[in-house]
Order: sequence, then C-alpha cells, then structure tokens
Amino acid sequence: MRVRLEDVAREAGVSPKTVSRVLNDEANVKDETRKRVLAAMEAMDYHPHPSARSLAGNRSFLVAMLYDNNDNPTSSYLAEIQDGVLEACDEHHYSMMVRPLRIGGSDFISRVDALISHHHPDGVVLTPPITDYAPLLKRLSEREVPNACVSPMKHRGRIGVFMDEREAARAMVEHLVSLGHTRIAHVLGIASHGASRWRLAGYRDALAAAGLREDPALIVQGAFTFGSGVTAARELLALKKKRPTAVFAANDDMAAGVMWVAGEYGLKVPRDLSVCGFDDTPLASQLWPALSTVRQPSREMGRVAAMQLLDTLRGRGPGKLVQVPYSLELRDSTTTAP
Amino acid sequence: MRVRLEDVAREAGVSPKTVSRVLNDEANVKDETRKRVLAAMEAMDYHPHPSARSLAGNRSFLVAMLYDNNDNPTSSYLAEIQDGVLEACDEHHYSMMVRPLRIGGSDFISRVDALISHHHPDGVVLTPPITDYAPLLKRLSEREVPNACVSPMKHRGRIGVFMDEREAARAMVEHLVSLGHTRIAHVLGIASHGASRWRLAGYRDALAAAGLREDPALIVQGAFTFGSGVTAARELLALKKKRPTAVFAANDDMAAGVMWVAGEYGLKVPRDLSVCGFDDTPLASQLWPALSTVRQPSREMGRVAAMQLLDTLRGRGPGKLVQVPYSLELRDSTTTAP
DNA sequence: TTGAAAGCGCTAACAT
DNA sequence: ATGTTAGCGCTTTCAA
Repeated sequence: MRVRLEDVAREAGVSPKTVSRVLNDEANVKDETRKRVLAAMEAMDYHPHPSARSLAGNRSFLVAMLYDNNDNPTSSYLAEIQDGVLEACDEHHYSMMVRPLRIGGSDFISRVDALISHHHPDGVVLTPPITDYAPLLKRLSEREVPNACVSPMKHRGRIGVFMDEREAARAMVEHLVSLGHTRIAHVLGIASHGASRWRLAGYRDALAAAGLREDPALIVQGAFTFGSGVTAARELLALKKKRPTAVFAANDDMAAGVMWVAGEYGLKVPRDLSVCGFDDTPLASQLWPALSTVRQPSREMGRVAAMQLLDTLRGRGPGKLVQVPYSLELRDSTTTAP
Repeated sequence: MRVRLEDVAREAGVSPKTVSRVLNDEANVKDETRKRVLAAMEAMDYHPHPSARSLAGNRSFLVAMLYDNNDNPTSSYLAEIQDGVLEACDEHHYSMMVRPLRIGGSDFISRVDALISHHHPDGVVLTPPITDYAPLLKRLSEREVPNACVSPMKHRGRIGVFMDEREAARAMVEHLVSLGHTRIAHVLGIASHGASRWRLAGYRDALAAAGLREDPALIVQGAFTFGSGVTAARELLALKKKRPTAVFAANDDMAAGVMWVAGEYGLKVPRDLSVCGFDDTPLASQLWPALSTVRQPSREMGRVAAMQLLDTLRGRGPGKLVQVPYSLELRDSTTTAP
C-alpha cells in the first residue's frame, strides 16, 4: 500500500500539517521536529503524490519546454538543452514536459493555449528561435505563465541564460587573423535567428579590429544544415583569385559541409583552407581533421535557464538572466594561412 | 474562475457523474444526453483538471519515454521517436515525460524506481538499446508498469513496433549486388544493439543469395558515429588489391564518415566507391552526393509504439507488436561497380 | 511553533 | 440510463 503523508505524521508523532511544512521547506518548524519528520519520510520511503499536491496546492509542479521543430538548429543542440532542463527540474522535484511548436503555423498560439489549459504548467522554458516571438510572450504574460529563456535576442526584462556569442565569434575570427589569414569567409545561419546575427557581428568586429576590409563576396547565406554548408562552400571556393583561405561557419554542421566541399576542390584542410564552426556539437570532434569551434555549453544553459525559472516559481527571488562563458576549442582544422 | 465539471453538469442539467461518464467515453449515456453535455463543455471551454482526475481515478494519464543517452544512435533518431510518442499521447490526452538513463550506470534501476515512485506513469515506452534490458523489464513487471517498445530484440510477449531490419539490409545490399559489386564491405554498429545484428545478418543474407564469399577483412567495427565511420573506412580503403567497391554502413552517420574518407584516398563517390547507409536521417539527403539509404520511419514508429501502449492502458485490448515497412531510398551515392 | 477542519476537482462504488 | 455518497492525498485557512 502507498505511504501517505498521514502515515509519516503518525510515525513522527506530529500532525499532517507539520509534515506538509517540512515537505515544502516552510519556516516555523523546530529544527528537531524537522529532523524527526525527515527521518520518518526516509524510513518509510515516502514520496508525495504529485497529483494530490497539485490539486490541493493549485500548482502543477510542471515545467514545459517549448521548442521549434520546424527549422531548428542541429537536433543535438535541443537534446542537450532538454537534458539540462530536465536535470534542474528533477533536482527540485518538478516534472518536465516537452512541446514542439511550429513558428510558422497559424495555430501556434492556440496550441500554446491548449497546453496551458490542459496541463497548467507552473512555468515554461523557451528555446531559440521562439524566445522572442512576440505573440507568444504576450499570451504567456496574459495567462500569467512565468517563462525563462535560452539565448533571447532582447535582454531587457528576461530571465534565463545567454552566452556572449558576438564576443565568442569575434575571438574565433581573431584567432584566424592571428594565424595570418586575411581572406576570411563567413557562412551565415538563418537570418531570423539571433545566433546568426551575433555571429556575423562578431565576425565583423574581428575584421574591423584587424583593419581588414569586409568583402561581400565572402559572406554567403546558409541555413544551419550540413547541406547548406555544402552549397555555401561551393560558392565560396569557386572564387578564383579571391578564394578565401579560411572559413568561419555559423555552426558546426555547416563547417562540416565546407570541409566536405574542400575535398572536391582539391583543397586539404587545414593546409589549404582553415575551417571553423560554432557550437561544439558531437560532430565537431568526430570530423577529420577535428573541427576548431566555439564551445557553447548547451546542456548547462538548459540547466541554468530552468534554475532561474524554478527560482521564481519557488519564490526564491525574481530570477536573472545569467551569462555563461564560451570557450574556444582549437583543434586541427585551423592553421596558418597558406 | 476555473470551470469545473460541476459547472458543466449544472449547465447541461445532469449530475456530475454523467459528465464524468461523457468525459471518459463510458457507455450507458443516452446519445442525446451525451450531446448536451458535450455542447455544454464546448460552450464553457471546459478542461478537466488532470491532477483531480489522477487523484480520484488513481491513474496519472502519464506516459514516460525511457531512452539511453549514453551511447545512443544519432540524436535525430531519438528526437523523431519522441515527437511520434508525443503525438500519440496528445491525441489521447495523455501527457508524456522523457527520462534519460545510462545503461552502464549502477543506479539504472533505482532511477527507474524513482521515476515510478515520483510520477506514477501509467506506462512507459522503451527505445533502443534499452528495450531488452532484462533488469529493467523485470522491475517494470514487478511494479506492474505496462510497457511498449521500439525495435525490441526478442519479439515474444512484447508490444510496440518493429521493422524488418534484416530484410531491409538484405534488400539494400542486394541492390549493390545488382549493380555489379562483388567486393562489398560492411561497417558494423555497436555490437550490443539489435540494429547491428540485424543489419549484419541482412548483409550476409544478400551475399549468400548472390553466391558471394564473405571476406572477414571487409567487415569492420564501427560505433554508429561519424568518427567511427571515418576510422572504419580508413581500414577498408587501405586494403590495396582487395579494396571494396561498395560499402554498406550500418547507419547514415557512419556512411557519411566513409564518404569523407573516400576523398582522402582520391576516390570519387559513387564512381569509384558506392556507399550506402541506414536510417535516412536528415544528414542523408544533405550529403553530396545524396546518400542511398534505408528509410526507417522513426517518427511513425514512436507513434505506433505509443498507440499500442495507450490501447492497453485504455482497455482497448492487449496491444500488439506492429510491423512497419521500410523503404529503400536510392539516391546518388550508389552506382554500377567500376 | 503546531494542529484541526475544510476543501481542491474529480471518480469509484453503490444506489436507483 | 442516471444520481448519491464518500473519498483520492494533499494544502489551505484559521485557530491555538
């Protein structure tokens, strides 16, 4: 038979309400009483019934993670964020549900509405690129559902986590500059994603700092996929005289596409062409030569964003927008200019 | 204020219990009454409170998807299965939670226990490679948690979904044979995964059917990753005289690794070397040349597995182990033998 | 610092 | 075919 709160109370010689207090980390419980209750819980292997808690307490202990499965970045990125969010939720005995959405879809908002009406999440975690989707933010605020986000475009009034992607991109390109490269190309991501903008901005920062002139022919469109990296690289490497000696792709998948095409043109990476990416997905270290890239701690970012949300839900203050550090993973795909 | 079942009952002029019957699709409600209740629900925008339902009905309406995030196959595979499971759950107003596990970890079972104790899922969906992990199956049966699985190794007594991977692999290799290849290599997946065994078996079936002798040098170990495909291909293409003219990799990531290495050896795919994979992940169609592969309908498989589970949970019969069809996606990476 | 009573919104069991 | 009653296991008052 299931062990109930009442059973614990009897065992510990206190009232159910006191056990409830201990369970919810409330004040006004003598330390010794608390210990006794905790011991009883432990001894009886007590687990509160989530539904009973939700019903009586009018909160679901549920966090929903919203993501776009339309044109998302690499799926490993979302998978890692998901793991991080889940980890934080587990730690605080919240449960997590995931909810794919299509940012193009006309039923976007109604699907969010349905989620809220059906499951009553106490809060939601937003992932790129839906972190700044205005109609969504508006609806969440109307329905008073707190949210935290990963890498929002606008920082004002948001809680969650971000990385200085612009600075990271700048550092990566600066590294190429320091290797003597002067013709450095950039493969763009999807324009509407903040990531694309920041990485482009960082690229430009580095060129400017080095006194290099920006060449429009060296900035080509991509879409965060391997295939789009292939297409972009063909365009880039077809440039006869003005061919770049280094390519900074806005993510690892596209960088892999660039390395792929290098072979077609008889170019050896990194001897003839340096290539670098962004994200440090598993692919990066599997490629040959291993890809130099910017490590983005996706898993931790999911964790931190969820933590901030949970802090607000649990009345632990308002939650902040936390910055996490990037790091440059300089591997074998970048070297001195030919 | 929240609309409750009682409010709907009043509006429809029936008792709460009748509304409950309608809600749960129970028998013994006059058709006209049912309609009236349904109309009232609609008009009042009524949504049952999941926690109240769980508490009173002693069921959680929760399905947990268990997966291994230790040495999993490509993450897009799991992501697609997840989407499929979620779709089925949504349809039947169940909620879904995900639970990463580490099959190596000593705390595997205790983590599953914690999941069950905390969240009381009505059932779980198992994904490879944990579909046949005996201690898990044992514990689930002890705790009477129904399960459905995706691609289990042993079929007896299981419910869920599977594909005839052996036959699919055979067909893929038969295709290579029909193109005139006689030296066909195979890159193995992780040995403990059923997928690896079936795909190897299919490879052998095809060779045998064609009267080709199996050459141990042409069967090399891989681990389902791009990097492992690279390593395997190096081994394979280093073979001077006996070099294969075609490679069947046990998944797409490894096939991409093989194509990658082909360039290093000055081999053009498919002219000098035909390459094919398995799974039809997004990568397959992004590669250049586009990869010939076996399409495994992962998303639908997740959906079907969840459906079978839900059928049993909802008392719709015992649930079956459903077979889904594969299809050969013959693209540009395979052609006639040189 | 602790406890008693009254629900939270729904369903099970038993009527009718 | 429909209604009545009594909880499910917890938290919220409010009182002591």
